[in-house]
Order: sequence, then C-alpha cells, then structure tokens
Amino acid sequence: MPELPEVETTRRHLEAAVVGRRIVSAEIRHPRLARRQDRPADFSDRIAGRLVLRIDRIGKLLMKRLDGEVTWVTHLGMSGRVRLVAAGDAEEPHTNVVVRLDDGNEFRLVDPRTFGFVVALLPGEPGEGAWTSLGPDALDALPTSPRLARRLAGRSAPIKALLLDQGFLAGLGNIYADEVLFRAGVSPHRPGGSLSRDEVARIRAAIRPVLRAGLRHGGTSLADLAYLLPDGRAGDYLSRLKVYGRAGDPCRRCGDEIIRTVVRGRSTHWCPRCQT
DNA sequence: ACCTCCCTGGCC
DNA sequence: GGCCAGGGAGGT
Repeated sequence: MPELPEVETTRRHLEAAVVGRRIVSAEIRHPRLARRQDRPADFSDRIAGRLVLRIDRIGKLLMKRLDGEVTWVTHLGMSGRVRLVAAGDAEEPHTNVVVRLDDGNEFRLVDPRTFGFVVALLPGEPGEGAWTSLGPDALDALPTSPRLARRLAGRSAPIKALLLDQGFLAGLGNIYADEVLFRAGVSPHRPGGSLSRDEVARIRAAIRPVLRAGLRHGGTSLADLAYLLPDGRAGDYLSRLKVYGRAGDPCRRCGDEIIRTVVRGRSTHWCPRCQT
C-alpha cells in the first residue's frame, strides 16, 4: 500500500515526466475521488490550462504546484496508484481520475477502493496539513530524538499507533511502522511514554534507513499488486521485509516465530524475542 | 481511547 | 457468502 516510499517513488517519476508540462484537461470519473473539493467541478476548472512547476511530497500527500498559485493535491489512499501513459493506451479498470498533458501523455489515478482523492486548492484555502494537522515528514523533517522523546512523554497509546498517527509523524503506514519497530527492537505494544531515551533513539535511528531501503527498491508491491510504479513495474521491497506479512515464519534475526497481533484494529507483525 | 464507516478484490 | 486488507474521518 502507498506509504512514504511508494508515494516518493511516484513523486520522482512524476517530477521527471510532468514538471514543465501544461495540463490540457482533467476528468473525474468517480465523484467520490473529488469528495475533498467543495464543488467537485472545481477540480477540473482550476487545473485546466495550468503549467506544472514543481512536485512536493509531505507525508503521503503529493503536492503539484501549478502556475497561478494553484496546488493540485493527490492522496493515494490505500489502493491508489498513478499511471503515466500515452493518451491512447487502453484504460485499466478503476481509472477514476484522468489528467491530460500537452505532450500527449496522461496522468491516471487508478484506485479500486476509492480511499484516495484529488483536490485543487487556491491560495488561502487550507492546504497541506490542514485536514489532519500533519506532523513532521518522517523522511525530510524527522525530529531529533530528544524532541521525539518529549512528544512521546505521557502518551499511553502504543508506539505502533503513534507511528501510524499522521499528526505525530507523517508518512509511515502499517508496513513500514512494523519494519521500523523491528529494526529498533521495540515491541509495538509499548506505551509511547514508557520508552527509555535509548529506545526512542533506536526508533528514531531506524526510521530513515527503513524508508530509504523501501525507496531504493521502488517501494512495496504486495501480492495483490495494488501498488505499482507509474510505468507499471512492481516495487520489490516485499522480499526484503523483516516482519510485515511474515506471521508464522521464522524471524530473520533469531529464528523464533514472527507473530501477528492487533493494535488499534491494525494487523501488527513482530518478533517477541527481538522486540521488547 | 475506542469504535464504525467508507470501498472493492481476493480468498476461503 | 463472509471475511479481510487499511488510511483517514467522524462520532461517542
């Protein structure tokens, strides 16, 4: 599923292919994808004819900066992926947003479960971070460990839940949160406020290497191939995962069995021997 | 802090 | 035919 490494991989593909292009037209095929726009028709009206100046990523959000101070925001939800193809190419099912560019290519948002969305924001409208009060980006703005420790102090929620909370830290999802906690050697069930300074430092130190490793491999495409790169290739970080999806398999470090528990309704994979 | 909902494909 | 996957919003 699209978490920070998958969104960043997508961003890099888009940056290479879309920056400098002008948007010819945009079409929302599935109205639910425009649910964050006050008036759904605004999306097409606001981005048509505009030049793509830059593409940023904040947490799991893609922010396309257009001329006229318009920002086109895309969130992939949990089943969304971007396809970048020639306009005439056959369309996959669940192609819910189509944006035509002036070079004959199309940006297509394919999202079976429609948890993703697009929105076009004008200056002064609530932008990045406004709807969820997004925390610092886990890759680009990772707080120092004393700072993280301060923000964890007094928190009774399990650390896994805090890592998934986009207001606490933006970008981690279920896969990479489990991988970070394994690398740090910390149990996902530990209350945030119970972590020692050293444990916080280990978690902090694990975050960027785990995200960068995912990034190097083009992200994680699970067996369902819900996530693919914009050119249709699969990311291959799946085979490198240490705990996610490996319940019942031996821990790659100690050989004990990886177990699956549930934290806040989310499946959680960890090694009870390596993570305390 | 907890629950429910949204939504569809894949699997048993 | 029912359950599961889960990011995020909303309600209590």
